[in-house]
Amino acid sequence: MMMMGGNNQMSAQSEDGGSSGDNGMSNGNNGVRGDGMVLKKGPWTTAEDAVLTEYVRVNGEGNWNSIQKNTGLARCGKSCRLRWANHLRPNLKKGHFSPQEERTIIELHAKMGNKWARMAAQLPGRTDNEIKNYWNTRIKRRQRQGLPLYPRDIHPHYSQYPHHLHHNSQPQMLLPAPLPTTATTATSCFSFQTPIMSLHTSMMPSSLHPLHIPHRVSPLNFRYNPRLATTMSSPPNLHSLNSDSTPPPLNSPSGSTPPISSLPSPQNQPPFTTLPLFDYDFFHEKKRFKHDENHGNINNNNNFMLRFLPMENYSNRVALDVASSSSNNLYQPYIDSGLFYPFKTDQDGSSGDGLLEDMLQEAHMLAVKANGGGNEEMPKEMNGTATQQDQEEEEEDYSKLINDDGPTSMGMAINEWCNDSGESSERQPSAITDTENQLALANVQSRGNFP
DNA sequence: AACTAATCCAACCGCAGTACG
DNA sequence: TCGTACTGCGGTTGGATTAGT
Repeated sequence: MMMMGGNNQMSAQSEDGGSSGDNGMSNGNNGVRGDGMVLKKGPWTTAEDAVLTEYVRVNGEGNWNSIQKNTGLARCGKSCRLRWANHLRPNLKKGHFSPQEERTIIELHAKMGNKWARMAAQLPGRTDNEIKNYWNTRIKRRQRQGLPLYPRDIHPHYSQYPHHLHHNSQPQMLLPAPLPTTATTATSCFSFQTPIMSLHTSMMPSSLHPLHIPHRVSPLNFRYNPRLATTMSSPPNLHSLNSDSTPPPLNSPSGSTPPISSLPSPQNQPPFTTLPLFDYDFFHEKKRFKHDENHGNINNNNNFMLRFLPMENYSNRVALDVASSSSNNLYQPYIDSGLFYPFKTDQDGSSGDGLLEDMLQEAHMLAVKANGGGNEEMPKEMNGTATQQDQEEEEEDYSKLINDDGPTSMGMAINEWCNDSGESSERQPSAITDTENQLALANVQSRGNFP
């Protein structure tokens, strides 16, 4: 990150540039005092800093306007105060905020909103301007990344509605959705994206998380199990949702009509932004999905998309968000609506190993089918003909996928995401109740834009 | 290497509150 | 009570730097 070197960079620059006096933001707008003295604007020089520092050392803070009168410093009192407060006063910290400080800022902002000065009072050595800049940068960054402004465990005490477009002191709960984009790669089967906001913001109870793929014990449990779809617990009854606050569930296309047509496309983008958390080689498709090569790139049609939404440490849990379509009855109500499917556990109460893989596998096959394929050879994992070597390769790939420390590693990306968003890995998948699932469902539906 | 976009952050502006004559 | 000066706060600007293409 760029460091301006405290007050020296621009000052030195100003001096080097001849100290024209209007090399700052307000070119040519120097104020003129009543006695005709021209008040300087723009970056401070080291000489000016010295004058100001000496004056404060002798006379103490305050009486800022008198500085200009008594020292001849061509700065208004306001500028002097600001310079002193933000750069010259002792015990100022410089440099990045520590993680603790960042956490404090977030917590304070959740409590008091844009009260920078009050927040600065809680952070020794930090200025309101610094905090304000940090927060504004954070807003932009989080928006860009499609991440929630507040971590899950911090709940703003203010209004639930965003006011950030106007002058106010309300904390920004929600990030405005950037223009939706789709991060696709020429050879990828899927688009992996993150939502514009976390569902644990104002849109739903903070403790609610709709997305879970439970604990994966071992890559050995990684094989497709056709029975799984019929043994998983049923999704919650959509019609039981409160119609006052929830749009009616979106019907799936008729059984005879492939639901693919309703999928997001460049003309029908989902309301979430793209984040390149997961690079193209995310799911070793060249191996698992190598038969794609026979049928072109299904992604070219943009009729198939998975959203992969990490919410907790990937080593144990992964949240999968499916915004695609499926003819599978199990997923139908959710997938056709572009809804989140809250994976919980296998019906037998086990940890649900292989659900993600199963989902991807199935989704892939559906996509191939939707593109006129479907007669190709089933992946070995699907038809049960995988050899020991196949399995070992699979395990190796998956192990890489999860554990690789490289920059394209999904595990890294997810961990980064978790760290950045302050997500906790503590919540157990089993803690997700059907009620929460329904709330999540209603929430996603209320976001609209999905077919 | 050159150009552009994105980011950072110092410094500005306007407004509001307060003190004081 | 009013007017003025001072101070503090929050929002905005734009130059410098860095990152990306």
